[in-house]
Amino acid sequence: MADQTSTGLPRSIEAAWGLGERPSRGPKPGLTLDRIVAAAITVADTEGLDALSMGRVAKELGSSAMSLYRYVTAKDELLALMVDAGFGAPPEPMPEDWRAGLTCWARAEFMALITRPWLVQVPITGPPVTPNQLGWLESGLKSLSRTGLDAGAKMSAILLVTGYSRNAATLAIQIVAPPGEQIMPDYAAVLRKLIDPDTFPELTAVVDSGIFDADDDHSAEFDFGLDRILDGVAALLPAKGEAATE
Amino acid sequence: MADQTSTGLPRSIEAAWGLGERPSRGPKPGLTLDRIVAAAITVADTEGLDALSMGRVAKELGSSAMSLYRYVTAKDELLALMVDAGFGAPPEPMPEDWRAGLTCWARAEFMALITRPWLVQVPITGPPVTPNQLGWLESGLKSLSRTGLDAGAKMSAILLVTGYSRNAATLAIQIVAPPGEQIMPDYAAVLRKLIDPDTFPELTAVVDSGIFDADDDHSAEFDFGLDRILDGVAALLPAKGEAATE
DNA sequence: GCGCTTCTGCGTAAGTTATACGCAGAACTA
DNA sequence: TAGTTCTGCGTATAACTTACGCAGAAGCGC
Repeated sequence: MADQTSTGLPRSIEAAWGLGERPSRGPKPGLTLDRIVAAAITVADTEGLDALSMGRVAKELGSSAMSLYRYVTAKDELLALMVDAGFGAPPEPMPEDWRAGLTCWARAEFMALITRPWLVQVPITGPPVTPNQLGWLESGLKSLSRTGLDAGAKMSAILLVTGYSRNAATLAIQIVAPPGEQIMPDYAAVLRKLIDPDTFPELTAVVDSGIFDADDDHSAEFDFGLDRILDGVAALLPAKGEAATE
Repeated sequence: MADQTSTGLPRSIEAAWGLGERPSRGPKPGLTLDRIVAAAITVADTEGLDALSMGRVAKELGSSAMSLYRYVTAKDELLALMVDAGFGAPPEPMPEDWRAGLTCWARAEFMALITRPWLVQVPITGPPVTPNQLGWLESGLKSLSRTGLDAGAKMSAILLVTGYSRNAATLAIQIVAPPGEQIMPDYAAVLRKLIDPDTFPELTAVVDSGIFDADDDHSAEFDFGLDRILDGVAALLPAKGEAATE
């Protein structure tokens, strides 16, 4: 009886969809969800996610912590909205060719995550339900629309790619600049001290190859894995050559 | 001068590698790192990661919170050790064929993550440095040892697969049984209420296809994506037919 | 125009947390 | 046996989320 309105989602999420019929009875709200989320993002951008507390956000707005709870029922909700706004609108328009489109899409996600490292730190609490999150999903599916894949395959492919971007970004962030504290100065040196070449022969060979020392281009590294995934997807397609026709 | 010993890593991590020379002067420790980690895992398994506090772990051991800080300098360290122990030893032996081996490896990781949902909730704070973590890495690399790939390609491939397992597990956990609270009862219904078919045509089509309703086999879903990735890796290999020999 | 209702901002406070500090006493060394 | 070096742990602090409830604003019905 409490949530007759609609989706069963928290009110703030519905508000993000524009579903909130604003009550016309009481005093006008002095804040806005948008302003709160923007302030929270500012804090996270400049001081990191650990520094983000309700009080800190409120101070940013010149308000008090408890005021925020008129707009958001819990901190988790604020985080969800921050993630949605932090990603921003999905990249559009994109190349027609499915492969070029997905590449563009994946790179955009990777860049978004690198730009705001706290995005990957926010614990995922459920399937995507916010506008931009679903917008990105839609945008990715669009690239595959002419491939002839069925719905399940499309979703799997998209999940594959988005998961890869997330993972690559997480790694890139951690090795280059861990958000919390110190940068791992010489991962290769640490590994060399820890692992015994007899029990870790393969890993030793990788360390000796020097790829951990020479911190090479992240983009190249990223594209390599992405191309593997897309090769796999490509192998799925009916060999009609549809992808080539304008 | 503080950490002349070795790696610059926290002492508890070094202890996990067996590097800790136990001092023979004072009273015998009443606890063990292993016991602490085991108790923490018990708490996480039964009550979830949110319920895991230093005090809660101490109560499990009949000890006090501050005692734990003789073994672990911060909660983060305990979490890192929990993850390492939670994964357990890597799956071995594995099939010789690289593809069968990696499939087995990826499934094992997926299962480990599904079995202990809190594993994916622990925030990643850096590159892997604990014994089992690196053991899994070694184990994965081993599958690729006869493929002729260079070190960088091997690492990329492994990162690809492990990232995929992580991602698939995260999704599976969230949709089937979110660790925090409520199960998303009908994701498809929620989406139908939120999205407008005109602005989300692709997503609408996917929802209408019913794949969100029929919560199908996770294993099949998992294997699909994995095969895509391995197809991509396979396309990299020199066409010697080495993979087919024995 | 008047009171009632409904809402907002926000102060207060409660309940949890991680963890710094330091002491009493145990166990080993000489 | 004296001294040293540890351990367990009590106390205390600082930070955090958030329940509760009040004072007052803004609109509604009459």
